[in-house]
Amino acid sequence: MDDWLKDSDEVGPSWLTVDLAIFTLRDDQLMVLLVERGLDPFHGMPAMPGGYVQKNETLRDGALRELAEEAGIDGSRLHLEQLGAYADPGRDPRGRVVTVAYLALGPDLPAPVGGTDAARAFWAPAAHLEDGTLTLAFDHQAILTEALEEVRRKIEYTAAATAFCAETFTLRDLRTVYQVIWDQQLDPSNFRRKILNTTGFVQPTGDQWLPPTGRPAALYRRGQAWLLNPPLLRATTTGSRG
Amino acid sequence: MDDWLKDSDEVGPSWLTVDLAIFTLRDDQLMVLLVERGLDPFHGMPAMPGGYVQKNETLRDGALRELAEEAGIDGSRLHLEQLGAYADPGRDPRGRVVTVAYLALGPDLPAPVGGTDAARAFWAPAAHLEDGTLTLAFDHQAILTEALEEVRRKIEYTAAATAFCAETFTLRDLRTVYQVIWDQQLDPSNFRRKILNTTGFVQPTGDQWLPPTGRPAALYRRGQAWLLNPPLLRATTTGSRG
DNA sequence: GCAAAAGTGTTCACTCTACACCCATGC
DNA sequence: GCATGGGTGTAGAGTGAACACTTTTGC
Repeated sequence: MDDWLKDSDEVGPSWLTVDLAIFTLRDDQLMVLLVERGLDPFHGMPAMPGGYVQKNETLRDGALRELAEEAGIDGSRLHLEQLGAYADPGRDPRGRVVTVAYLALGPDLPAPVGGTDAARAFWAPAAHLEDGTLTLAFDHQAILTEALEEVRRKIEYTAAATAFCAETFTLRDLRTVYQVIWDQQLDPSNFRRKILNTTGFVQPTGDQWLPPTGRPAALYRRGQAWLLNPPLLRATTTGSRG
Repeated sequence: MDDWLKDSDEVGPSWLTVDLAIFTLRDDQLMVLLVERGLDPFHGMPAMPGGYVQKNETLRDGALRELAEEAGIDGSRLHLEQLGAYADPGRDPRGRVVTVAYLALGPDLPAPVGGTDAARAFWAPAAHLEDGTLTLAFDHQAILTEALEEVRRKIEYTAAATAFCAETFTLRDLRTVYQVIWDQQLDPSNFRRKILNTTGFVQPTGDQWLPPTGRPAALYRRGQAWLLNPPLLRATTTGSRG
């Protein structure tokens, strides 16, 4: 890290961007936010929201700013976490562009409204990332596919699923998050016990929610725990569990 | 990501480096590789091995090259994985330097020998990262502390522990890895069953290893599985498990 | 035989799953 | 009452921790 000044032929400057993998649940589907590119390269193609990091700005601050600018979303109430850096020499035709991908998870986020760049933003089903329906700019297809798998794994070991719920939520709401993301049904009674036996996962508010029909459901909010102990493992076809 | 050219006042170029968190087991201790800095800033202080990424080089290739240059280690046989990007504006007094940290795990690596920069390299006990014994350059203390916690978590959910073992190893060798990294004793018989019941974790070679005293032990090599299913959870004081 | 370490068996408690059952609400 | 969904109970299978026991080597 010492001598990058003396050998600028081989090293050279690079440009730093953040790109956002924003997931939410809408209509019982996992959705990802995309923007349509307005400039070359990849003009007109869908891409991850993102942009350059400014001087004197941390990566996280840059991600929060882009969240507001490109997606019209106030990031202060959603979960934001770094996924990784992507910097392959050929990934951007304009030169060495390093992008740091961030994962953002939020409750049923609004349809992006006009404003700055948000007019070009739209929600797409996350399933389309894996079935070949979508073709994205740069290496964004690969990044988002990794992000999607990370989400599926993350809700096993952490309380990340609560990030998809509103401030208060019923256990049914939380269960729906798991069912949609894992695409598998979960037994309501056993799910209930698992969650409540995992200390710090959720805490009861004391309030109730009245469904259109049926018994009222207790409301909860996120607990203080983030790492789940024990984790909430999804059923797998492979592996030694039934 | 479109318009970074037109607003160079606020954006500006950055410099891209990779830094390495290299862990190994030596004398039943988890050790981390450090180098003594030969230049300002932080002249004379210990730091992570690392350096700038060259043009037309992927991050991974840069990490492998620095592994050879700064640590004298052939990276082809050890586990290498990206940890994350660090780019806080103040982290390097010379300007915006983005570093991508890589985690490298290997079996009892040799003491670094003279060569290029490797003469300044040395192994330090990983425990010193957390007890205040060490003071490192830049934000390397924080990066390595995160890396250490990541190692402890990683061997729960993945077969990363095998990366600390040689090509072939006994179950005792593998158990020692867990015991050292988690700093807790594990029951040999139960450990044995857990490992062998986790399909694809290890596979028997058919050979044996003869200990100085005692019954010969079967030798194994890594299996094809990376994600463990079920995971191998360490005992925690908190949490709902006994 | 003795010591040491590998490897097996067994017990007991706890956890997980499936599913029956009861409870609280709107109509 | 009936339908609907929340919430509890329970039997049986499975898992995990503790530890006794057997096996294989060197001396």
